[in-house]
Parts: sequence; structure tokens; C-alpha cells
Amino acid sequence: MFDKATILHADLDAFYASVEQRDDPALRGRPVIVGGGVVLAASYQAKACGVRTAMSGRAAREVCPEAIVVEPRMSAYSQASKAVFEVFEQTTPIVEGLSIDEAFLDVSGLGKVSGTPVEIATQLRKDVLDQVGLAITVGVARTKFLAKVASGVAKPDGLLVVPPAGELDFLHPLPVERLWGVGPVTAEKLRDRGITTVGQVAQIDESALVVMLGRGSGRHLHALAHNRDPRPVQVGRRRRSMGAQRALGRKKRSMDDLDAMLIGLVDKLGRRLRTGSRVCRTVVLRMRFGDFARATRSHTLAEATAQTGAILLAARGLLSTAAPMIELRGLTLIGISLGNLDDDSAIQLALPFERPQVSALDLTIDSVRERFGSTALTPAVLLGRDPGVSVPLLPD
DNA sequence: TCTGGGGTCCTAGGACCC
DNA sequence: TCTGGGGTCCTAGGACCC
Repeated sequence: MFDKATILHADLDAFYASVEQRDDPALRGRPVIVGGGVVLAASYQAKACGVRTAMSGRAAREVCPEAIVVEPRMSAYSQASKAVFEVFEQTTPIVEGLSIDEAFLDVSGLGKVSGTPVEIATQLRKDVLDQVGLAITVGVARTKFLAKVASGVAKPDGLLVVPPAGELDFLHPLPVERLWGVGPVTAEKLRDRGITTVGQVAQIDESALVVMLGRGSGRHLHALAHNRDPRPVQVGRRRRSMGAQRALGRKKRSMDDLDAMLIGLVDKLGRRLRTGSRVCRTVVLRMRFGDFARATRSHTLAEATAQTGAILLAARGLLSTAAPMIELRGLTLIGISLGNLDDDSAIQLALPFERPQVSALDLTIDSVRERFGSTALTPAVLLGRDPGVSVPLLPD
């Protein structure tokens, strides 16, 4: 029955909380909340009493006073994720990671070697449990989209196969919120018109959906409601942006404070760029204000860079542009995001032959000045005004 | 201690070029 | 000279996902 494409969507259950329960037997079977200020993850026992991801810690403790709150251990989670992805790759080389705890696996053509889709998925769940000690839910279908819907329906600790002959019977009774890409806003727009199930969406003309939701969402939804999703599982997709941010609370911060935070964020991102051998060309300042409104300011550099100094210069320019807005509205979050990412070899390709190549290895203040001019990059700019904060100019 | 810290993709308008 | 179409890039915002 699965002679064509067969795609698995594998999803770790309550990932961070499950890692905590795995590592501390005292937490097993009990409501566990990861993250104190805001809920990053909740065990199924905590979810049962109404705790939700992104809920404030206070609200979570109100609905679930008996919950145990633990601090997040990000390195433990990335290690666990790595181990799980190794199991995925033992199953098939065609693995597309979606996030730290989710992936698509293309197992088309594995039939003769590994068995039926059900057998492959069952074995995968067993392998992850045996080798990493975590429960996963697997959805199996002919398309990525349907496999993901299936795992969403099957979780926690489940396995659901949607056979090609039963696709629309499975899909059409589901609420529209199950569709990938339908969030609160889109669901509300559809509900306003009396549309609550995928089957109802499927009865609407594409053009009507486009008018209702815009071109992108309209076409996307129309295709999904008819179970049209030709996207292949893509191996080795690379990150297109990276960012770091910091919540500030209500307290009013001086521009000097903000500048010091900016240095910290840019420093962190510069290291991440260099560690990953990547460069960026666009620097985005992200802000959130007292009324929870958001704004961004961005700048695109003439040349790609991974240098802390160059990124900081751009970030500072953006911050000073936004200063009046910040003064007026009060900042509650500051973040930097780097876009237009490329491999760092791209820099060398882009540079004219006779120009010295910019290498992070010999970066000193003097060498940067020599290349970029002494007026732009003063030691104060490179190192920050706070003498206690130093911006590393050497690779990690 | 009211409200984390990552990401992806799409849209729309303006500048600029051909 | 005037008008117009098409394409790309940049900026800003927004919806959505985990």
C-alpha cells in the first residue's frame, strides 16, 4: 500500500520536561515545569492540570500548585537531541530536522530492507526509547504535512499511520487549527465565516481563500485541505538567520545599560557565527515595548561579516535610530537578529583578488583600523564604553 | 518578577535599474 | 519626452511554529 513516498514525522514528547524526568527519577510521573519565569515546557502530568507552554510561571503555579519547577538545562537538551538525531540517521539518511525535538524522515524504498512503514516506525520508537530513554510520537503518511498532522493527533507516546487510501477521511473532520500554518488569527478569520473543519476549507475555492487570507496563506491552506504537499524531505538545510534576545522586565534602563546589553548580544552572536563558519550581512534590532507592541530596525551591510566590531557598529547605529521610540514607550525586550547568512567562504569568493582577505585570526584593533579606517572604529566602539566588558576579537 | 528564546516564511511599499 | 512594465533589493511588520 505504501509503494510511493513514505514520510515519518517524529516528535519528542514534552521534550525538555521528559529529559528532566529521565535524569531525575524523583520527577517521574509527576507534574514538572521547566523554567521559572515563563513555562518553557511542561510534563504531561502538568499539562493535565492546565499548564501550557509560554504561560507565566505564576499562572502555572496557580493552576498546578503541586508542580515541581526546574531550571532549564539547555546543554542537556541539545545533547539528548543529538543522540535522538543519531538514531534517526541510523534509520534513514534522509532526515530533515525541524527543531531541537522534531524531524521528518523519508523512508520510501526502505520496505525491502526494514519492513512496512508500521514496522519501521515501531522500531524507531523502540530505538529512541532504548538508546536515549525518551518517548517519541511518530506520524506516518505519504506527505510531510500529513505525517505532521498525524503525529500531532497521536501524541503523546503514540504512532499513527495514515494510509494513502484514507487520507481525506482522516483529514477532513479535523478542526482547522490542526493545519500547519493556521494559528489564532487565521482560525478566527475562518470561524467568522462559519468554517471550523478542514473539510469545510476544502469546499471553498482557492480564489475565495486568497481574498480571505492573502495570497500566501490562501494558496497554502487550499493545497493542504486537499492534501497536496509535494515538498520533499530536505537533508542538510541550513539556518537562514540567528538571533539572541533579552527580556528586560518593567524597569527603566538607561541607554548605557542598553548599550552594554547590545554588546553582550552581539558578542554571543559573533561567536556563534565564527563557530559555524558563517557570515551575515543584515543586522536587525528587535524591540518590545511596555504595551507588548514590537518593532524592528534593520540595516544591511555592503559586505558580509562575522566580526563582532562590524556587527556592533551596525547594531549601535540602529539603537541610536530607535532611541526616541525607546524613550517614549519603554523597552521590555531587546534583541539582535542576523540575517542574509552565508558560508564564510563566500567572503573570499566575493573579494577582489588583490584585496587582503579579512581573517578573524589576525584581528587586532590596529589591523581593523588599517583596513577600515581609524575614524569608524575607535577602541571605545570596539570594546564598549564599559571597561569591564570586552569584546573578543579572536575566534573562540 | 506579569509575559522566554529561539526560529521560518510571507507581504507591502519604495528605491533603483533596465 | 513621456509612459509603462518587470525585476531585484532593502526595510518593516506580522503570522506562525517549537
